[in-house]
Amino acid sequence: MEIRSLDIPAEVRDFYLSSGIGNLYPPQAEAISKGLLEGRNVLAAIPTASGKTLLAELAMLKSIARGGKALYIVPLRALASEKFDRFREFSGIALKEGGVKVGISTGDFESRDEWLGSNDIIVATSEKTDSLLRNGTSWMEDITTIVVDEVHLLDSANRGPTLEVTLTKLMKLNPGCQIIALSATVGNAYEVANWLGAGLVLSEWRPTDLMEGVFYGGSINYRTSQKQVHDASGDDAINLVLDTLEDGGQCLVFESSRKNSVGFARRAGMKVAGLLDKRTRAALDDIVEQVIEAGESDTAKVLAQCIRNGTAFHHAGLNSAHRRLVEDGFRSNLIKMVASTPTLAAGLNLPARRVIVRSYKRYDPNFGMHPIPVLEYKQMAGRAGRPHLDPYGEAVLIAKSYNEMEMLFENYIEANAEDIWSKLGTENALRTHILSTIVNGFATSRDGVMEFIEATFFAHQNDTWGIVSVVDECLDFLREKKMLQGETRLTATSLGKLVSMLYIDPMSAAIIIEGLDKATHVTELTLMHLICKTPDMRQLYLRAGDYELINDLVLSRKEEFCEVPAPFRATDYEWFLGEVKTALLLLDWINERSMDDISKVFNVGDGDIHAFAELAEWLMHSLSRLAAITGHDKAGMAGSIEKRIHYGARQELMELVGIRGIGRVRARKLYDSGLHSIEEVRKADPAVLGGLLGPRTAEKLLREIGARPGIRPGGGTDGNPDPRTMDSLMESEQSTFSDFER
DNA sequence: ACTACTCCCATGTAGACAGCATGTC
DNA sequence: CTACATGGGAGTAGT
Repeated sequence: MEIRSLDIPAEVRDFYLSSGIGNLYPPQAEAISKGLLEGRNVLAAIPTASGKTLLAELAMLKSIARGGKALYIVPLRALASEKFDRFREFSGIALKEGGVKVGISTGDFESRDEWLGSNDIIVATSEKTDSLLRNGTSWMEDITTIVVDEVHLLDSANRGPTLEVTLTKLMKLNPGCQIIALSATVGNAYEVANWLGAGLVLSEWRPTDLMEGVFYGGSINYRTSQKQVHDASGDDAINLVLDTLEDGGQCLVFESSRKNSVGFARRAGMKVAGLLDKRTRAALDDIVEQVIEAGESDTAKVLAQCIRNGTAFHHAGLNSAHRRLVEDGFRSNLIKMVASTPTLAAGLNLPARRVIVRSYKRYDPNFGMHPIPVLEYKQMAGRAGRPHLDPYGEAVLIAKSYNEMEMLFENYIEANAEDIWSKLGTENALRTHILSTIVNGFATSRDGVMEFIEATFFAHQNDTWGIVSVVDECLDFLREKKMLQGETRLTATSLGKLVSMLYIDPMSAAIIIEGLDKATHVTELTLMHLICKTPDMRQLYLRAGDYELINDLVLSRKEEFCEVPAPFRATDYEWFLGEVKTALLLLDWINERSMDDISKVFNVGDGDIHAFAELAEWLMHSLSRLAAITGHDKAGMAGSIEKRIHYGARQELMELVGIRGIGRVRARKLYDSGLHSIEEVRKADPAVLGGLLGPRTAEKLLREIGARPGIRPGGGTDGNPDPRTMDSLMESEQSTFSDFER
């Protein structure tokens, strides 16, 4: 089917023609025939890279041409910005004055454009969409097209219920709205399509061929053929990597743990290095430099070493700069192999000639090592083959025996992806969504709640009589915690409204309020531990040797905790110690312990530290608001800790850290040289600032606070610098030198 | 006496969304 | 209730 023949505005047609897209892929054509351009709902369950985005784009643009507005829901922030960047290319399409406008809304980023609702396309995560709905965003009712990306995430225990409830609310709010759902191929796609009232496009078609095989006995075995792999290293997986490189391709290796991904990248690097040409090596050295600049932790050093050899690892412990460097380095074909945890399995567009699944098992605390779902394998395998660049893609599993090979063929390569199941039916999921449903007036009674649930995917798959009792338990809980009131007619209290708005689990709110009630001797530790107790916080686990250390601390500061469980309840007590350990990490963060130290002591990556801080900031904000509304006097204290978590610094730096471009490290340098306030910095000798922070940063700093950047090239100073300033100047010089040595 | 290698056992285990108001090294 | 890859330390054979 040709773009020319489609019933779309000429501007849209020309946009695609001029970007070189003239024909539709078969699944896209099928979606058109199911009424995509006539406003019908469509569920496209097709592989990655088979053109899902184009489907969505056509429908959105057509709708916008008629004066509509589109909402594009994604599961990941990274995906949101990827789509946002893509849709911004529409600004040249003259469907209306000024072109098509795009906005983005995620928890950490909201587009500057006057107001989100003035955009034609809004990209948002599912949780942000839910949050926007909870806060009664007015333009939600103007939405005419909704795109749901990765709709199979309905199956996720954590996040599926949110997506499900959000979609249900949107459908109730906008009955006439067109829904385009995009999904991986799953067993029961028809069931989801049915729920959405959508036409189903089900296809395995890919623009690039995919060969799936199992490596065993020195060769890759496909069902009908075999490919010998030269044993150049003594390690099966490394041989597969080298084989791909010699063939001119790149490799993506999926590992089951961070440690394994780092280890494999390192080992493979020793062999890969020999295959690099001079130009590539030079370009890689450039990336290495940036890696070292972006963090001096041990992981940074190891990553730098790997990249020098043309390999890299990728997991959530990396900081965002490192992640981006790895992704970009791989995309530009400089990094030849990336060993990754499932971070890269779904979401980001990062294809490779060959995908190696080094382990199809993953640890689960309940089940030991457990085989991953077929759906997940298919997502990893689907990364193989770059459209238009590779002749084909290959996905390879590794077997240690003939039987295992047979098993892998049967259970993965030839298997169909699992069915997806709603996870809404648990008290955990219902508690929070029932509250928001009532807060927003989607339901005003117990019957109303049940009626709402009848419209969800859960009810589409199950009889709902089974969860009536669960609903009642939730309602009792919410009433008992004073978030709801009334018997037949249910209304939210101001507390309930606040909890829904803050987007925290009502259970978290209950724990925080109870803790505030009980606490007698309130310190930073008290509040920090309190937020670490909530189910919304992520926990650190106790490692061997932690017990004693943390137990000692608990005993010596017992009165600062709102409650210490009895040590003889071993599991409870260990869980409690885990919470305390998490609180200690956060305390180290706000007391300016170096990232490197925190990394080592708590055995976490830079990326984790930021993730913990981000969560804690949100929960501390919530604590502050909850304290205020329940009449506790700790709201102010929580508020200032919240700010300290944001910057990772002590109270005394709060003024300096407010300057753009100055964070915890630079502010500390300034403070320790006697510059305690913006005013003092403004009056300081520019040359001294230059010595402290480097001339360029100093100049930026002075511009930022509205002072004249008057640093002289020679670095001469007026008068005698205070000796303390001199010391720290020397120190900073030294650290600069040692940075260079490495 | 020192080194290279093997074996055994302790150890630790993926990812990532949300508030609010603007910008880390 | 369920596993397994990794790496460090101890022990051993070789020079």
